Amino acid sequence: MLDIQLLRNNIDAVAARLATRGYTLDTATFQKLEAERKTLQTRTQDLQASRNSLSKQIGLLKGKGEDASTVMAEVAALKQELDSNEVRLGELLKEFDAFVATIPNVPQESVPAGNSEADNVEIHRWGTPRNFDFTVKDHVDLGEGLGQLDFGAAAKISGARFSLMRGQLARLHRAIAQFMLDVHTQEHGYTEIYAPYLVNSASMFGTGQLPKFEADLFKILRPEAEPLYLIPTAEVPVTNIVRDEILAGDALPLKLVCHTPCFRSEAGSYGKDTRGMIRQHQFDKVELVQVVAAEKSNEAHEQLTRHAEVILEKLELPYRRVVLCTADMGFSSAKTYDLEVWLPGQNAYREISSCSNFEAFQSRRMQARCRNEKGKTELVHTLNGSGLAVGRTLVAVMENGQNADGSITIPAALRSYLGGQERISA
RNA sequence: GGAGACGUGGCCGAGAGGUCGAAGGCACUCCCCUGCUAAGGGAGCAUUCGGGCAUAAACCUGAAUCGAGGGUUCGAAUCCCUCCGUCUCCGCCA
Repeated sequence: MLDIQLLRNNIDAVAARLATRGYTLDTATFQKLEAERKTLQTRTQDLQASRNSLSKQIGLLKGKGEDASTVMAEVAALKQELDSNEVRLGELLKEFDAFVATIPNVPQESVPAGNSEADNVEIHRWGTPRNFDFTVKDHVDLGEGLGQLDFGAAAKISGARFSLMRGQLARLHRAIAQFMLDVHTQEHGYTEIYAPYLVNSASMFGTGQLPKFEADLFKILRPEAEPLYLIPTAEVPVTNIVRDEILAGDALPLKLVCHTPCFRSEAGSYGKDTRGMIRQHQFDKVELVQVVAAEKSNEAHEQLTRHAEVILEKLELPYRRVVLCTADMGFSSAKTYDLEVWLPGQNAYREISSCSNFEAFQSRRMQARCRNEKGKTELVHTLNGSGLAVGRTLVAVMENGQNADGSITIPAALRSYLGGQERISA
């Protein structure tokens, strides 16, 4: 959510920057709502003040055993206008909130302007894609060839866009997650979190998935209780730890890491990445979350992105870092780096991590604050990034480590998690 | 799942229709006194938002908030309803 003061004072500047991400801010509607709010709110608060002081007088008079009927008649005269104003103000503020809640974050100045993902800008590359002296397979052919990846069984059990692994491949998948957690907790200073996979709508609102992106979520309806949502990323439960909290200044930065399955209904993605486990309804991810003081968030963003890159380097997976252009950024983000890993099976770099600085966009929704040196509250800044997507890392390990006979050489960094095993074979 | 109790500021805790945004205590901040490891006195100390106000801070002023949302009332922390959560006992369970 954007700062309402910013909208009131600089709406044209905000609109211009939002336009670079392809969002048209309806300034006319805003101005109209704002004008009505201002007069209505001032008037309503004046009436409330009158009512409060008159009611106090009634109390005083009655306390002294005197007649209060004149004052009560005065209050009654206010009542009708006050009631209708309160109702209208409530509706208006609701309308106002709904309007503001669907405005995306403002991109930072350093974000390149663009119209599509084609305008994302590469920052750097690491590693060199391997030259194969045989015809490469993608992870589907490799996994099914090993008899350890079974999309047919998953489709029977659940439907399309699910996967099932067996044996060594399932173990490798688990090892990858363990490895990531260990690196982030032991080398990068993160605290490991275990969190709920089902969350309430307030949490989804806090990180920005609701109200705009409900169609992308799996929702659990319960007849006698609030609906719950399956988390699309650990970002949601982990970031919401600080919702409605006022943190002591020395509690920051919070650096948290959490491994969870992620559930996405992927509405609108039909026809894209239908083959294999690139785009699934359920996948595992190790997520990095940082909660920092406002002035530290850009530094933290570089650091967090670097933490994700280290995983790829330890796994010897060639990748590149791109900064997303204005048009390709997520709703809540002020700046996003994507890490794209080289996939020989697709002969392309594919997204494996997305690291974003949300500035105060999420914390304003969540009312997540800290105390500054003066003891005043201020909104924290939140960041997160995949460190990394486990399923896609498995895909990358398989495709980059494949051998002519269909076996897969395991990166050295993972072998200790697999009892020293160096290769996966049928 | 059944029965009961409860939810008040950073923490503990009083408050049971009216002068309550809320006694008292702890913690914290500042000042004074005293002086040497501990104590005394005074003051301050919730959040969000509106207006003054054209920007930021400060200040003044108003509104809202006592788990959340509705209701009754001139007036609700207090009464009623729904929901959420916590605790105790029983049942069930990994």
